[in-house]
Amino acid sequence: MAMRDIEKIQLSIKDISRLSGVSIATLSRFFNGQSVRPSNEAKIQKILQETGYRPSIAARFIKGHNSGVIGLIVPEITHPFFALIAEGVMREARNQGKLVLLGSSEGSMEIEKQIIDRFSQSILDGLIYIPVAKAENIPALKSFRNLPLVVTARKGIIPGVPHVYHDGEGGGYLATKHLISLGRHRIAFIASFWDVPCTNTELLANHKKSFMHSFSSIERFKGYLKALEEAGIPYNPNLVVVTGYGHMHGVDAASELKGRFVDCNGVVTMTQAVANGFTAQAKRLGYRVPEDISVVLFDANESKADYTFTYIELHLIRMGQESVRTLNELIEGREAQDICLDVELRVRETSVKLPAEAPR
Amino acid sequence: MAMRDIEKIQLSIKDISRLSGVSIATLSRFFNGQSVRPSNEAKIQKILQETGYRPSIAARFIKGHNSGVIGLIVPEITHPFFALIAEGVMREARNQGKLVLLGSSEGSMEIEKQIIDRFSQSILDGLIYIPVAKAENIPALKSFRNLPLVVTARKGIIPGVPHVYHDGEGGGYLATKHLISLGRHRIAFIASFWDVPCTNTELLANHKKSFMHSFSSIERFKGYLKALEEAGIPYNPNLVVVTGYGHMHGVDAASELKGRFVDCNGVVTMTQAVANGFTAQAKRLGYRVPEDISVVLFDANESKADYTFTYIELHLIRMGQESVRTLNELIEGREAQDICLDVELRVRETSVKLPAEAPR
DNA sequence: TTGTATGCGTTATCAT
DNA sequence: ATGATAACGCATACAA
Repeated sequence: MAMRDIEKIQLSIKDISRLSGVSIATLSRFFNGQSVRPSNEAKIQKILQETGYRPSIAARFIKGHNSGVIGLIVPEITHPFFALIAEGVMREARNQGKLVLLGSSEGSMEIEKQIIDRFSQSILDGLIYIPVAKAENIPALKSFRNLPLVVTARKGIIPGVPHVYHDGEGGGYLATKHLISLGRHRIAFIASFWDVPCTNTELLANHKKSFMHSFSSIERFKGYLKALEEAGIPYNPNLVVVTGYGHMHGVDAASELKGRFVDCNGVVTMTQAVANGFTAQAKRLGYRVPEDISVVLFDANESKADYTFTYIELHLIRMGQESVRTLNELIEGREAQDICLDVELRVRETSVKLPAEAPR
Repeated sequence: MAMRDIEKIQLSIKDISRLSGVSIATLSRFFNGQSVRPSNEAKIQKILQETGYRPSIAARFIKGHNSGVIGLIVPEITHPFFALIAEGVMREARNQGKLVLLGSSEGSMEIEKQIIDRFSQSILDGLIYIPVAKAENIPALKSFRNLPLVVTARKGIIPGVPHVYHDGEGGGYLATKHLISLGRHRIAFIASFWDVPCTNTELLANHKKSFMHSFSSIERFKGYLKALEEAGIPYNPNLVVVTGYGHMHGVDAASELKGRFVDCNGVVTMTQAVANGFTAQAKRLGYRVPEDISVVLFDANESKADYTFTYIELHLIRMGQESVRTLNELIEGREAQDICLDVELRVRETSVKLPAEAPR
């Protein structure tokens, strides 16, 4: 602090006024885009070149203006899913000349609450909020009553606030229907959660409850059910595994299904990591992929592996961009609505037509 | 903006003064940790509970105080390498009650310059800077003359500024020596750059030039040379490939080496992606991994694949944390020095002793 | 179009 | 320990 005070050569609008001979009021108007006398503009520009002066954001924020800073809260910046959203957010923010204050809740609701608290005393114009999971921190958001807010990557969390999310049900439907169209009728669904909310046998009963649609797995599960029903395939809870997001969870899911003797010939997973784990383990258990078991997953990009997976493409960067645009509507006093982004099926190497003679 | 002005119920210290009957001066002291009369403290606490009031960061920043906000500029938040550093930065920042303003230069020096420019008019206490590559934007940093600055993940970029980086030379040495100890003497080195600075035949001549040590590949290359020399193995430029950071670059590197007929039996790559590409292609070309060719790479984590790679472990989260600590020294007016983080060899499945009878 | 004067929320100074 | 007041850098109503 001592150092800072000493070295702080930060010049003020007064300094520029003195150097250029133009009044601070005229300077202020100039910086805010109002027209000034050409002769004055010349003087100003000259001094600006020499000094590299920039108006202080803090000072203008005090005056009730926008700071040009928006907040972004993610559960984990390390996870590609959120990193891509963040990338989109920053890209669009840059387009609009805004800065991004980033907070990572590290998967913990406690930390998330802490961040929200800290953000609230900051200089934010608005906040893009990706709740860690169950969104139990909504009460803490009361500090934000007066602040523009957009919820991203989750659906229906906070009433009256715009949400930006994917068409999870559509994705689940596309993935399942694709597998069915390949002649596969025993399709496993591996649902991933940060905090597992219920067992696989409870999933059907619970999936319509109001709080559940904040989970992307649930939305996709609805699409899964819809595709099954459309094809006249009865729902079998033994084909559903409720687990987490990691590689090992995929491994375990494969073993679990094997132990249940349900003999699936198709599987839908929520992430690349789970698909990798599942596939590796399935092979170890003697299944061929994709002949015996075809795999479809949800992801933003084609991931590199020994072979490429068939996947439901998520537009995460666009999600970030749309979030910023939506937030801007709010910041500028306009109305804003939910945005539901489309998903697309990308058929690659892990899904093929069921061979006529499939012994298992 | 209109909306904001209308809804802004942001109360000030004056409001609290009025509500609590305590003067604003006393309030200010209270918020800054000075002691106040117990009866007053009680009144203040009561109102604080009711209102949830927080002092405005912007206002105190104007008064020459620290904002508690530090800046972080990364080339690409999507890349796990930088995401991990960012995670470390945010973790340590949170520990210290600081906020992080994040800028992604998207791999472009143009954008990087833009961000630096924008950051300079912000309310930062300091900046953690990961230059996009060649650091030609240093001139633009003159806006930061007076601002605490730390350069991360690069070495020797800006004189007089603390750098936090890995012991790249040590890593290259460890990786190479490990392969040598397995009886492998024809070790390929696949150097990765964002902008390729020279060809493989020029690498030896150039690696000592001053500007080159900002590239991590170069530092690791030095370690590679050192290990070779120590073992009395002559340097062969045909075993070196200069390329990029992607999966396809690894694929191409394998083909390139094959085309040069150098018959390597060990390889060092800079990233997991390159190693993946290299390995996949090497197998297609008829080599066995790890028997014919053993692979060592640089990475922060054990990556999941069909098998796990032997790797030089990078401590990226710690790198972020150390950067914040170093920056803090500067912010608080103390001296700070470079920090060189150790690396470690983790032997996994992709490196084995050279079989006695290796026909190739 | 320009300049003067006042206010924004906070801290620091100085009496009390 | 407390309270009145000046100051921070900027924006704006108002008078010129």
